[in-house]
Amino acid sequence: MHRQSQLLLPTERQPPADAEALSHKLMVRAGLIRQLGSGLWTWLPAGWRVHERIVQIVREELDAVGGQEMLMPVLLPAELWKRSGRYGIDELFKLEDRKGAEMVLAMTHEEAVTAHVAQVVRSYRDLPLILYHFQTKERDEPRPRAGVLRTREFIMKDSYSFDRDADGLDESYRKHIVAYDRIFERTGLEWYRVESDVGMMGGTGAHEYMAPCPAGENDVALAPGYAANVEVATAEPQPAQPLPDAIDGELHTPGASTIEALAQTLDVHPSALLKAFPVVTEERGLVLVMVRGDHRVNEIKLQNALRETFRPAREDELAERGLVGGYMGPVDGVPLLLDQAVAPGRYVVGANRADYHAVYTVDGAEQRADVRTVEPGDLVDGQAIRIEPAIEVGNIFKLGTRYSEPLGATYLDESGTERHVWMGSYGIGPARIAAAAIEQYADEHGISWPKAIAPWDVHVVALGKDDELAAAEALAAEVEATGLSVLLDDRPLRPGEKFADAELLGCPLRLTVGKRALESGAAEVQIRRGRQTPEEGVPLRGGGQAVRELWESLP
RNA sequence: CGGGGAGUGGCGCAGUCUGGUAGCGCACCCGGCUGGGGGCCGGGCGGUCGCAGGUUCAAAUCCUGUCUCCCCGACCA
Repeated sequence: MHRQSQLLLPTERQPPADAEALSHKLMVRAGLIRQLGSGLWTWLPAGWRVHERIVQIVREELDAVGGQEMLMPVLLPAELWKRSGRYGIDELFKLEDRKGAEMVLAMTHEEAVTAHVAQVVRSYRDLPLILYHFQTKERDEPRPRAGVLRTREFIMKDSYSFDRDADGLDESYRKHIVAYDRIFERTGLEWYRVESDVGMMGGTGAHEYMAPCPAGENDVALAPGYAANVEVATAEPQPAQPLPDAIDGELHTPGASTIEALAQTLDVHPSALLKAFPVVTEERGLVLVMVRGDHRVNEIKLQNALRETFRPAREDELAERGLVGGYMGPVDGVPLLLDQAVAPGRYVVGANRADYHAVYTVDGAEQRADVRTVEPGDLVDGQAIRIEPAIEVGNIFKLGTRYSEPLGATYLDESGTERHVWMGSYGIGPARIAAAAIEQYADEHGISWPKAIAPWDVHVVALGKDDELAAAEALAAEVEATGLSVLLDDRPLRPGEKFADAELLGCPLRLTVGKRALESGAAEVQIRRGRQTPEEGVPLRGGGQAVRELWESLP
């Protein structure tokens, strides 16, 4: 039993002036976290209890699929990162020790764990392995934000799988899906597993676990039976409005250098126009990418389609090839890449001459790729998608031999042939789970924890003086004896303040022991989610089991 | 990195334009009343006004530099 009178739980009536996200405001107000610098947060006792409850859920489910917990250092030799080719990452903190040796602070642990496996694993008999740890990650983020949602230092559960081949990796990946599905189900979050970008570093598959909430940094596209990060989502577009026959040939469109202006000038729907997006790649040079006027280029999908990185073309590169900013259209000598959603037909494009556009006919023979961002209402299997912001709370990724090759993680197979280990990496951010839960379930009075991750299961609030406090302590002890954790508010404060603090902190169940309880012999119950007070309270004496049963029925 | 905003007691803020004894609410400490939704009365503690330099008889206030934090965007292996 924890006594609130002795607990460091600094609640605040007002949120910090600079807080924007709901979880940020509430975590500070409820006394869970405090800031020390940009992106640097301390977990206070109550917040840390939440964090550790989440950690324990993750641990149990990873152990259940054969994961082995270990611990690797945060301070690492730079050498490993030079070998893997990741030393140049801007987010990587770099430093020297007193001897001048180059070190880095781990932003993740692929290098470290692969180096160990390279040393230790020699035979196919040593595989497969799933290794994991909970360890601090350091990332020099360009912009930390929203309390604990994006920080420069945070604890991540990262696991790594090591297999003999691609099939083995698939199996380890599948085990992680099982574990992760169970983890997020147990946390009580609303969550989705979505298809996600595998990134430029290769990889053969990736999913993200997303918790929808307003403060989310990602957008997910959702339809019945479909969930994908918009970075990779693909869907059938809504049909374009056909261009009226009256609009033809070259069009004088003074000043109409934006889609909006052009649509207005011509009095047509933006879907009858094509938007130009000129890029330059290493291999291909200048490429003119075009999407429908009512669509947006998705740079990640474009990069994946091109299979190489690109940058926006510079003014001089455009001028050199006869392309005119604001009035850009297909031109001889510049490869054209049309978005998949541009159906054959007539469209208005730039005439590559200031203040002029022209009608262009798409015949379907052009080079095409799916490079646009999906829009709400687009169809997947005939079902309209919606787009929601979400926090990424976990990810799973098939690495393949991305790290085993540079770091030399090999084994001998049955035939004595040396082969590279096939790897996967899998992350979960407990802090984000806590923040997402707050975002999803908080009301105007404060936090409402899912019961699996609440700092305490039951909050016993004692009102009044000695007799009430003694009764509250007795009840708290009975509740605790049923295996529930209890926070006892034994502070000599007025009821209003204590109730307000209890609702701010958000334990699933609140028991009030005051004069009324002494008179009636029953403590009043409040279920935090929904703030409902059942007609019947729980008996002051022998009420432990009743509380336990009530608690079992909560979300 | 681009744009915007802010640094004054633990929290939230006013004062800065127009230089002249550093203030308000909450919190905190002491005493009393009160006692089921942040109550009341009285008395207190607490601030080198982010930092450095300059102007001035005098700087929270004007000037220069600098640091930090937040928000939007870019970025996010």
